[in-house]
Amino acid sequence: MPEPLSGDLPAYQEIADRLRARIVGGALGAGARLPSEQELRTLYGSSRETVRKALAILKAEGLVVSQHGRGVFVQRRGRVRRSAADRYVRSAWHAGISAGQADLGDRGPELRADMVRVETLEADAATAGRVDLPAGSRVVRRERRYLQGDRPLQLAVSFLPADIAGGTRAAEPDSGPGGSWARLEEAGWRFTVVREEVESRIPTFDEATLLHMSPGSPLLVVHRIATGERLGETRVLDYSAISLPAELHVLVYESAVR
Amino acid sequence: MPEPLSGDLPAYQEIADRLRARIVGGALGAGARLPSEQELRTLYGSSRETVRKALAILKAEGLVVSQHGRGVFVQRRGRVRRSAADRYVRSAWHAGISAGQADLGDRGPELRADMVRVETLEADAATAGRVDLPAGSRVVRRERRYLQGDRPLQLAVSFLPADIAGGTRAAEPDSGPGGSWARLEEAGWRFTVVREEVESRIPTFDEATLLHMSPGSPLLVVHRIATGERLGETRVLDYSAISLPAELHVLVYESAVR
DNA sequence: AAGTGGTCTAGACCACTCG
DNA sequence: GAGTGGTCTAGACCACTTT
Repeated sequence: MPEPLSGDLPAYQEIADRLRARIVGGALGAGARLPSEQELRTLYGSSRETVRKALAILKAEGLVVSQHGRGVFVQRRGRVRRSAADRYVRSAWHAGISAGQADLGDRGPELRADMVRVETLEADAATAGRVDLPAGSRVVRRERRYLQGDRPLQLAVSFLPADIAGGTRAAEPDSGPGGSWARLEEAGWRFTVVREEVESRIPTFDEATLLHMSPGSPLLVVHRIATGERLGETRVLDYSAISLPAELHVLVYESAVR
Repeated sequence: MPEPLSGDLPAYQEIADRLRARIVGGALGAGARLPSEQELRTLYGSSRETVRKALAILKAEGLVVSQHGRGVFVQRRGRVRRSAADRYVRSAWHAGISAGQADLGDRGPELRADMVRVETLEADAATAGRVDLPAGSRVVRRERRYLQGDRPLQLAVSFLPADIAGGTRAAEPDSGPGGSWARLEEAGWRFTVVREEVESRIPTFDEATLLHMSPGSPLLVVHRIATGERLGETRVLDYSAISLPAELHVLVYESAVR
């Protein structure tokens, strides 16, 4: 049963619109496989490149993702609200919930980390600047991926000054309950202010692979600089670069009017 | 002088990499025209579709934008830092700088608005919910575009409760020095808290056109809800949806650790 | 072996801009 | 009219997954 196109819009645009309607309308739910390119060709009477261009739009929107040799699949939809006000609550991470998860609320329990990798190295100039240290300073680098079920939710790379975190459990793969921030507070540091810098761009090949994203689908990147103090000394305690599939997140911030 | 490709990567990826290197290296500055598709074909010995696919990558990255019949042009680069802490300072907008510009600092003077459009209408359910009113409530809708030189920097659509803003200069195209927020404060309202919800997606056709973006290049969208009070009454005074080309902005927020 | 998506080619016609 | 990018076709070969 071929579906003729109206011709008011470019064919690839019309095909994308119709497929999108089937996805957001629920006819094609999360995990469902779209008709193959060959099937879409006969369905819409178009060439393969036209069909592929329609699919490219849906991929850029984050609605679908293709798997070589298997097909094109509908992605999970719906944005998770991540509120800074809920994230930086000392009592939460002292109760065993790390700062990276405290804002996830009820969804927290399903979240798990994998690919945890920790090392101590000399920071390049850009990274050292973020932690307010001279280039070449030693830092603890913590890298991990968070998944919800089998869907990757975020990548995070953190840098902590080695003179502060080195030798503590914050420099081990399992930083313990409440995460590395809880360990630093146990060592007498007190987190005071967190600055977050939000940008958006399309992912690198590696990021797209790790997050199960299409290459053209946008990413939210948060550069988080956490400052703390101990015995009158103020230091940057943590710089983290956090990468999130844009389709899955909304970041919430509150500011007082001064 | 053809430039042979190595073959380690897909041809379109290699071509994109080489063109990107010429742009970020400064050989092709902002406003410069790239070689035409025909010239790139002979330069790299590839077919037209391959060359176009390479250009599509650079478009999605926001590095270039194409103009039908004219060519492909390098976009202005560099992100503007927009800090919430600088934006919501009462003294700034009472000094004549509106909340939408107070964080732009020295760059403010060059900024100008165009396509200003103001109307009063009944809010749909979603918009009414944002301003904490029942569906169908009357609201003042302010729409405008901000440009820096000839480059559009942002789109903004604001909704203010008509029972508050109606009849004041906040409901006129030129809301006066300091913008509509200054007018509401003159009417006795005092802004207290601003919540911002940040998301990212690819633009609609209209958004891409108004912002001079490529269709696949990501957009940052800020939903801003400003709350205020007067005589003990607390109200949402302004809901704005602000659209920014991602390539041009980084949003900065600070949070206290509690 | 069959089916899927990924890459690439050669060619066509169209819409837009500029001299 | 010449040059540019936008759309579309038909066909080919490859890499990957599944049966």
